[in-house]
Amino acid sequence: MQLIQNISDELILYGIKPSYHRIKIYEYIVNNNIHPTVDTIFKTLSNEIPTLSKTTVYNTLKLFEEQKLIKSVNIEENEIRYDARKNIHGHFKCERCGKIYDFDYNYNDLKYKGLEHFIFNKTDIMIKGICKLCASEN
Amino acid sequence: MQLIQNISDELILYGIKPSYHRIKIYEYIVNNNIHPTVDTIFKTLSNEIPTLSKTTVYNTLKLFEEQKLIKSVNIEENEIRYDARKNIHGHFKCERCGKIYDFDYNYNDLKYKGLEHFIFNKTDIMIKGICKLCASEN
DNA sequence: TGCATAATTGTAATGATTATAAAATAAAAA
DNA sequence: TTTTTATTTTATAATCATTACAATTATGCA
Ligand SMILES: [Mn+2]
Ligand SMILES: [Mn+2]
Ligand SMILES: [Zn+2]
Ligand SMILES: [Zn+2]
Repeated sequence: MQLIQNISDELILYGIKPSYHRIKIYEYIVNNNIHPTVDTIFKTLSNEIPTLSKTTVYNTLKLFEEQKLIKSVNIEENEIRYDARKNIHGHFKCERCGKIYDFDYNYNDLKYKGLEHFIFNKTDIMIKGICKLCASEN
Repeated sequence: MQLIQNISDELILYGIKPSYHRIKIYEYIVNNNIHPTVDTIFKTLSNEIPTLSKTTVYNTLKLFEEQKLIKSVNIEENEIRYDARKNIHGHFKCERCGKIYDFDYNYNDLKYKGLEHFIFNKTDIMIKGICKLCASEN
C-alpha cells in the first residue's frame, strides 16, 4: 500500500492537480497491477465513492495518459486497459484465461529497418497465446 | 495485379471456399497494401458490387483471420485494420498524417524474459510517433 | 462573501461491431 | 430437370465502449 502523500506528489510532478478523485483513481491503478479497464476501475471505486461518475474515470484516465503518468494498453480490440508501470515492458494476453502478463525484453538489441528519422512516441510489444498455467492444464 | 486464379487457389489452400465476394475482398486487401479498415474495404468494393453488405465484409474478414489467411492490426483504439502480408513485420502509425508503415526488425534477436513455456499465437510490434515525411515538414 | 475557474456529473449521441433471421445462391439428391 | 439441403449473403436491430455536451458542484482567490 502506497501513502496518499506519494500519490499526490507524483500527480503534481506530472502536472496534474491532485483532486480527491484523481488520487483515488491513480492509487487504484498503482496498487492493482492488473491492467484494469475503465469499467473495472469505475465499479471498484464506486463502492468507496458512490457519487463517482464513469465520465470522470474516462476524463481522468485521458488526462493521466496525456501527461504521461500512465499508459493505455491496447491488446484487446474492444476495450482499453491502463497501466501505471513506468519501466519498458511488453504484454502477453492469454486467450484462454484472459490474464494479461507483463514481460521484459532486451529492447536495446531491437533494430528497426526502414524507420530512420522517424520519431518514436510509444512502442508496444503485444503477444497473444496461451499462458504457462493454462498450457499445463492441457 | 494478381490473377483471379491465384487468389482463388490461395483461398482454397487456407480452407476457404472461394465465393465471388470472398475473392473480391481478398484481392482488394492483397492489391492495396494500406491496412484498410472494414469501412474502407466496404466503400471501395461497393462501387464494383453495389449489392455488397457490410455484414458480409465483417463475416468474411473474420473467416479469413480464423483461417490465418490475413491478420488484424490493432494499432488504433477505435477500429480494426487488416493486413495480407505474411512475412513477420511491425507497424508504425504516424500520429500526424495517420499513415501506417510496415517495418522489418531482427525478430531472431528478440529475447522475452518470463514467458518460458508460454505458447505464442500472435506477436505484434506497434509503434506510434511522427513519420519521416511529417517530421521534415516541421 | 462573491466571483472566476476547474472538476465532476448525468444524459444523450456516436460509431464500430455483433446478433439475428430472412432471402438468395450453390450444391446435392432424386 | 425438379426437389431438397446446405451455404452464403443481406438488411435491420441490438450492443456496448467511448465521446460530446451542458448543467451542477467544488475550489481558490479578491
Ligand atoms: Mn503492464
Ligand atoms: Mn503490415
Ligand atoms: Zn491462461
Ligand atoms: Zn506522417
